[in-house]
Amino acid sequence: MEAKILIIEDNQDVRENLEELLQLSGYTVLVAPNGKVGTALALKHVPDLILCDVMMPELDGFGVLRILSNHPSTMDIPFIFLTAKTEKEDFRKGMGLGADDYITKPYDDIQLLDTLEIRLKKSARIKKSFDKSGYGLQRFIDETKAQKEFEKLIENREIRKYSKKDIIYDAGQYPKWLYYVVNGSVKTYLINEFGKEYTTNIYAPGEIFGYLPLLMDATYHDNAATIDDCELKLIPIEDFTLLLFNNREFAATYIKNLATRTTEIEAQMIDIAYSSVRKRVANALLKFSKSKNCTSMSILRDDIANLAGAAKETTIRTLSDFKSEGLINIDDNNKIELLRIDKLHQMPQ
Amino acid sequence: MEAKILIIEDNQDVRENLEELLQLSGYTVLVAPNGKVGTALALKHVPDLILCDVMMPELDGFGVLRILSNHPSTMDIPFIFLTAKTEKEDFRKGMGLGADDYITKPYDDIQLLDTLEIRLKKSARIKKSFDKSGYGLQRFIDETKAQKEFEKLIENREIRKYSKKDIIYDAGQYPKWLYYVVNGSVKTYLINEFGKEYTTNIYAPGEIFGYLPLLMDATYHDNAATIDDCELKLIPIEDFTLLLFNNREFAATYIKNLATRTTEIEAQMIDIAYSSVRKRVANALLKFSKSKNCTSMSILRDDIANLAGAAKETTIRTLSDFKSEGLINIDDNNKIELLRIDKLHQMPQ
DNA sequence: GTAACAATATGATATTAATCATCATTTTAA
DNA sequence: TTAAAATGATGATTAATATCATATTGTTAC
Repeated sequence: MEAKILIIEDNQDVRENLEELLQLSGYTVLVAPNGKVGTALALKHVPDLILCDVMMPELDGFGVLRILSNHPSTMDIPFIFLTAKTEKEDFRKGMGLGADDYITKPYDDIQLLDTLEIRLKKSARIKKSFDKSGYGLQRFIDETKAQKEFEKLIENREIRKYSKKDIIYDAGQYPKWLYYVVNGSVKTYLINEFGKEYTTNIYAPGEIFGYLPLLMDATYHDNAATIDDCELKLIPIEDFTLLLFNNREFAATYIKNLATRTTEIEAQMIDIAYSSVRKRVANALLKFSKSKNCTSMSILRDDIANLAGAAKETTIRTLSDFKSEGLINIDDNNKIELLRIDKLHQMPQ
Repeated sequence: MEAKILIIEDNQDVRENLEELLQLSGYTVLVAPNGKVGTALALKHVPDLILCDVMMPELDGFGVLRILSNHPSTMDIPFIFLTAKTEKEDFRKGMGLGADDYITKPYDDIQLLDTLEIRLKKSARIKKSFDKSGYGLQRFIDETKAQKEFEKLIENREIRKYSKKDIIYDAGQYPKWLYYVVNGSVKTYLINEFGKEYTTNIYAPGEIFGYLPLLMDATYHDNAATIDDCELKLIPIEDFTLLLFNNREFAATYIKNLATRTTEIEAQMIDIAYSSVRKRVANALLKFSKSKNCTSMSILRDDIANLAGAAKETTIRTLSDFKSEGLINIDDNNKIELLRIDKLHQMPQ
């Protein structure tokens, strides 16, 4: 293989340890004790991969990446950050600047070698102009084709009107239709054994819901109700499942959507588990605002509470706090207007 | 259509209201004011569908269903329960006894008619011996075929050994492999901005993890680490995505798994949101016990805490409480043994 | 037009669980 | 072999949030 790897790391122990590991693995290794030397070496020798510490005196890792990204000869070199476990925020910044991967210290030898190998392979493939369109399922999907199938699925369907607070389906029922939101918004929610409700999702116009039981051959596990007056298109389940099984572009897109949804809910879980009511209420407001595509909205306090997973009174108190802090406004008709979306997003704790 | 529907309902208002609605919709309607009369009518007239209240004097809905399920002439008649919104537990019991669907009171006319129509259609189809294998995606899946593909995918792979607490991957990294658990157990977890960890899932032998980013063409959104010493098979992502796109049985099975997982996490969410630490710790213990397939186990208190979404000290206190209540035992090596799995399952609040 | 009900709001209180601190063991690393 | 770190456990304190109660206003039904 004989790939050339540049290590930029100020800590001598770590640097020598890395150098030895990589040499033993058959790589040609260049080392630099700081960002300045590292940058110079990179421009002079054009390595196949750069492994760079973030925290360094003089010129830090971000600076090195910025400089090398601007030189045509070095801009395509795979760039991997080394960060300490504790500096959690660093990695986002690094990835944002265009780093290809990152490794946390203390690193695991095998994991590190794996990472290097994968990055080198990927880089080699890109050089051959292969595989520019992703490494996963995405590569196979013709998005426009799947989109067209979706449009065919929803066109010419019966539209049914629902009023605010109408129930669309209940847990335990057999699915009758798939629902497509034409306008208005819909919530899906769970009810626990003590009658408390928790809103799992809000669906906005253009979105489809009620498909999970079809995929599992089960009854609904959740309930669905309208949040305001709605128009929904009803799609026979037969049409959906046939399309799903017979059209692989559509199936692949669907798998992707399900995976995305899973990721989203998992992110929501840690939020419910450890965030304060303030933060959860702020997130609930932002979610409503996003689904209604508007910063001024009439929402029942119960709906906010069920999305935040908090008691109604607590939610109302929090809204009062937000109002007195100037983050939101509540008018005479109890309509909520988001004034400081930035601050709602960055709610501490 | 002219289907014959039997209504068994003790409340006169509800009964007459239902009768009128169904007659107007073109059904032939039979009514009974209680379970005894209802059973008799059903056996005499053999209706096409039975709509039956749960709470009734003398003979309740469950009793009616039990009797009619034992008569050959009535056992295949679609049976739909009417339950009040508040009696949440009833529906599980009803479905368990073999009811086909249930409707909550107060009911929505359109929803009710939809349900009846679907049940009647389905029943008609079954009579024609069609569609015995499910209504959703399941029907298309040849489980054994998909299973074989899966076995081919995991056979002859490199096995890598990991020690307890080893990190398998970190959030933000590009996926290198798909992991199959040969033995030991693995947790996937999220870290929030304040460094708190939340365990999203535990993987037991035979399970596969780390596929979400492949499906979305993204980097890992979570972290994975071993809980105890492990052996994992590493599967190149290429092989997985190719199989997923080219084999529709495999894709359909995968969609089903993802949907199931989504349902599971959503159920977990309401638990985190509203359950006490006691209940969450009990659930965490049960989850560990399930994944280890054993009632006696060594687990770090931190691991339990991160799965329960509680502080470590609080978790330890709860374990002490469980011990003094005789629900679990903790031996000299801090090994936890579940003594009363039933009580842990039915933890109140 | 009035009673009943729903929705928002806020006060008072109780409960839960996190945090900080300390200590005894056990495990790991030097 | 010894020091350092990790682990489990418990006490004391504090903060967060649910619950219960009540008031006000607006809305709906008869």
